[in-house]
Amino acid sequence: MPRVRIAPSPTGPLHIGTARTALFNWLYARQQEGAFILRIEDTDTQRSFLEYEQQIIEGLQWLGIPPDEGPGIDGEEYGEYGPYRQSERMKQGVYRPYIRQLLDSGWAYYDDTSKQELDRQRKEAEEAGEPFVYRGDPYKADIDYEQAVIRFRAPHDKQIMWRDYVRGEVTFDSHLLGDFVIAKDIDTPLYNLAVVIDDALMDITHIIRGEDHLSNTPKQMLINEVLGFAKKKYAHIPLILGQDKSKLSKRHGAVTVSQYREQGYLPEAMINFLALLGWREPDDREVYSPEELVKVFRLKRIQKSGAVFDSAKLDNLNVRYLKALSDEERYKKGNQFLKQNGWNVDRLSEKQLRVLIDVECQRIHTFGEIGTETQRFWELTDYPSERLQWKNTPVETISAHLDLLAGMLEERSEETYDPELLETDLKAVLEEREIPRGEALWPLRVALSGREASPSPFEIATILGKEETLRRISLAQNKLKEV
RNA sequence: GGCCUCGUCGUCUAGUCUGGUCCAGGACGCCAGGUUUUCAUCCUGGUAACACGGGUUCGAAUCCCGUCGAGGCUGCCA
Repeated sequence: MPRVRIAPSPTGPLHIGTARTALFNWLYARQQEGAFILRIEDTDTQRSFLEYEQQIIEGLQWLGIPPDEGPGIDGEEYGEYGPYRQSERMKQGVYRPYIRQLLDSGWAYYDDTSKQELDRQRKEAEEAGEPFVYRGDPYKADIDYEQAVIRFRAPHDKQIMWRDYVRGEVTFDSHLLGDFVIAKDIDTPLYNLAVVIDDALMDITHIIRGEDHLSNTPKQMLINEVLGFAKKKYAHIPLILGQDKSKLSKRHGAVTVSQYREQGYLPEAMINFLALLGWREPDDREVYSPEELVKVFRLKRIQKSGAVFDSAKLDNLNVRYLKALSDEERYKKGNQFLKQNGWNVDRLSEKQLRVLIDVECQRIHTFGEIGTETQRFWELTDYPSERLQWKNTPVETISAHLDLLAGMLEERSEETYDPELLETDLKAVLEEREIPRGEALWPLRVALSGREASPSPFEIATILGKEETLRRISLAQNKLKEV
């Protein structure tokens, strides 16, 4: 049974790139009926925070791809392979015997060379135009253990090769690795060592991670082999890029899952978009539910080159998902979003709120836009009276039309304010009197919205309610008189 | 600089393994037209790419070589 994992370090909120890596891992685990594990790599205590760990877990949950094992939101740990935080593993001395083993077998050694000396050598190599390959002295006497770190003795001439699921055959020359640092001391492993030990101890079988780890792979394979652990399969997925084709980062704008959540994107749309970023079936299909993705996903069909994050495409997908929602679901989710994000819609009756959400969902990309759009309904900003005019229709005619419609709106009860009813009733009268629609409906719409572009007057009237609707029409009438 | 990886429309991509059916298909975007009281939606149409140069071959987006370009890594971070 395959076991896969993501191993983020909690040094920031859940990044879009991490989310996609998580998705691919989750898809593979679900499809192969394996396990998806979350391990928190918080060995860098200076930069790691519990708050970020929580955000990562919440983000995964919101996306609908929660881990099977790992720390939970409640602070509990789930799974048989814990602890799932490296900081805790360190406290328990998990790494010590392995570092000891490496030291005893001669694969690792203490090195107390100062940073200054290292920097000097690095600079020297750089100036000479040669690669910096550090070799320490494994047999040095009088080691200053306070200062020393533990280095791995990389073989001098070994070809390291593996078959990557997405990249095919990848080869590295071990000579260029140099003796890299694997631990600060006997209890404090660094990334490359900790990963190997934890992956082995957690029985991880497949490592699906970002391409930025490609050059770490030979180091980890070496350690893995020396420690006698089972071989892993690798899949290095391409990076998500910003508009300028460099690795997606903060300077590119919204890059965290929570930011998209707050903007009101649907998690299913997000998942669909992320999946399409670097993965595709040979057919033209683009819309997949998470369940469908599980069925058809193949690691081998992951793209080799990086993919630019295109928010227009995300918006388009979100709109499609919005439309696919039933009226009831749309109302529920929209309402929930508005309330959670502090938009005050209390003044609206449920009927009005339903119409509002329904109307807005036809014209926005994300729930977040409903809030700002809603405000515009209530704030009737002053508008030029000419705006009320439809083509060359005389002011008197416009005014008469408004009177006619106002009369109808006056007569009917609040309960009959409904977009469809209003539309059929008002249009019927216009037809009867042979009034061109634009001549009457354009002024009415402007009267109600004050804007050149807005939802239909029937929809606005329903959302505003009878009283406000009539008030706005008489306001328009006054404007017309001034002309 | 060194190592590794990648290179099809503006963007995501199909096609590359198993050369011809590809003067390269789809989607998003953009542009134009239509429907509509406006916007949006919807419908129709259009725009636009095999990085470059050699080679192999009857024939190359597809195979080989080189060049150029882009990205990642190059930490006692992960």
